Amino acid sequence: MSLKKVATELGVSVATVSNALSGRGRVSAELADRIRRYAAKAGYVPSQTARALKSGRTDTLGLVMPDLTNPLFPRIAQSLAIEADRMGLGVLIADSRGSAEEQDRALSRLVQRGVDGILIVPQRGTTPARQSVPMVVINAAADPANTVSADHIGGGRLIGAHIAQLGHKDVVLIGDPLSDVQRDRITGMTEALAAHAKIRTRSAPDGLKDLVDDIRDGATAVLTTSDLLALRVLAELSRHGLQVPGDVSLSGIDDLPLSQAMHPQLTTVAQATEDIAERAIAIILSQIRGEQAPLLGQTIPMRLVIRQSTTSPKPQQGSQI
Amino acid sequence: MSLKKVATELGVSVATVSNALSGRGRVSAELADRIRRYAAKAGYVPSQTARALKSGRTDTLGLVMPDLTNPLFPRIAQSLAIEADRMGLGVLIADSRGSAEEQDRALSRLVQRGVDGILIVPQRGTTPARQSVPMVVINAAADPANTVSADHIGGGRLIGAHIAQLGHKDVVLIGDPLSDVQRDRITGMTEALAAHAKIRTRSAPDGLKDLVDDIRDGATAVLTTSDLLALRVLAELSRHGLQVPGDVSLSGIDDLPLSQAMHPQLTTVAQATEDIAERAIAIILSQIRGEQAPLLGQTIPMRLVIRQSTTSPKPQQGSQI
DNA sequence: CTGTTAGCGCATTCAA
DNA sequence: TTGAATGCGCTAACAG
Repeated sequence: MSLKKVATELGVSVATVSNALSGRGRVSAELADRIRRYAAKAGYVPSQTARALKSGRTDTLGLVMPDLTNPLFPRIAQSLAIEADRMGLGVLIADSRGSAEEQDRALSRLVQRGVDGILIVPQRGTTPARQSVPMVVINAAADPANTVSADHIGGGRLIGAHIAQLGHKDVVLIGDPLSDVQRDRITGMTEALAAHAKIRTRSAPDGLKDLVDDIRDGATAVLTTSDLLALRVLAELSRHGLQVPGDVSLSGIDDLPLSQAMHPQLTTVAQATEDIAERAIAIILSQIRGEQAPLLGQTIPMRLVIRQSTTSPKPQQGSQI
Repeated sequence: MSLKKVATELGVSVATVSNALSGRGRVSAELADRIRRYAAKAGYVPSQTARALKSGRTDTLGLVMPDLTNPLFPRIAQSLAIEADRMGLGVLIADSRGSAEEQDRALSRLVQRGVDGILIVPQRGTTPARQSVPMVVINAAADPANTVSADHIGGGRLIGAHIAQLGHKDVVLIGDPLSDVQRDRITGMTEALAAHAKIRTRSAPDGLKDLVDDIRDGATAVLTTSDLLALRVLAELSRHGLQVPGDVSLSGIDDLPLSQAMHPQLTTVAQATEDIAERAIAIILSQIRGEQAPLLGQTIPMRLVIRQSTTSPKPQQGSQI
């Protein structure tokens, strides 16, 4: 059903139909009404394609993610898709499959498809190639290209402060230092704990095997940079007969579904993906409209979720009294 | 950079440029070559939008998922996105947010955006409204609308047979009976075990609390319909001091990352999402081209992944000898 | 208030 | 072998 068909069948001109339906041109109230009713009845749907050709905009955003398989990304994707939809935008996805080259290829494919802007969660340690359309980078403050993200440093501080407050004096931090996100989290933890505890930092996944020694050597808590890693740590500890939180406290970050399914339920930190999505879409929309400067480096607070895997350390054997 | 600009700057007609670049029309070899080189240098990119308007096709598929947050869907989405890309198609996503109404709304939004076809993983127990474009339903054999899916019944059989072979005689099956997928999995398990063991079926999540009683009553294995549920079961068992696999064997389905991270590593069943994606895209492409009948109900085999959570049952106290 | 026209970028027919 | 003209569906500028 095209505009023209509606026009001829109604005996009026296409322009009048267009005006009546868009409400922009001046059309007499009765005629406009008649047209609207007829169009609705006939099931007229404007062609986005034609509109896009005319306007130069497709009302579509591209979303590039490093690996749709990563357990955190679904939530971001979902929030982004919902918010984009609320703003009348479509979302075209692209998986950058673990390589920087594929990431750049994905970007240019999206541009060729005519997206109005691109949302990207970059590969670890890469800087995506600039494109001819506005781009919003969702990553971490440690990335100079970052546009908006959760406050991973603040999240690290939250969990660090929680552990400090519980009275732990010897703590292991474990995460992947190649990831901006995980590095920020470690940074925050370190800041919050520095004045209160001895800190040992281990790299995942290699450092996993050293954990048990660290604990035998006096560490009373293990803070990880992700829930999945925490589950892996828990496995390692159980294998050596160590109890959580009895012998060691343990924490994750992300608040994935598994953090509630495991035993003990995991103390973790959640990010407000809805807020991040909302902000990201707002920023890219204003860039598309050329309204305002990029507004770099925005950061959304995280939220501490205390469950059962963290407690105060057992009193030391040789302690006071 | 439009076709026309290339044409004028080169002093030839648009048609000639079009022909040279597409290779379809007859253009002299030298001229064609000159045009191709110039276009490449000038960074000419054909407008997908204009092409779509002309051809009536957008080379874009819509993908509707019930909840992007479900831990299984990322893999399907990823496989679908990669395969679609390989076929030169874009993928527009839509989240149906847990409601059948939102699902239908998502469908019509995609149609309005001009997608050539729709891939849908339907909400539990719903039948998506027919649309004016071809649709491929990815669900389970129990859904009469199903087009292509993993062989969930077969997957259930695999795990059931594995447990039977280990010698278990009293087994608990637990899953959500509202989901076609989970129901099929239970069906398969039941088929494989019926001749060998007493079967107790529990509904998740309510039945979780009955598991410990079942085990005290003699059950030696718990088969779940998903890895996440298995993790939850493991938590419940640990809480009551039951060891896996020492006291009870446990299995999941899906082969999520967490199945390797947990302790003990989970015996599970994996689905070949790449194959499903490939098949789904092939089917929808042929439907779009009007080439052949829908080919309903195709099913892709699953694969048993034996890890550490399943072993033979401990010899019964009062057994033979 | 309503209609006519032109053009977005491309592919396709028909003419030259 | 190449070029001119047409139209996909829509909107905006202008004419009536």
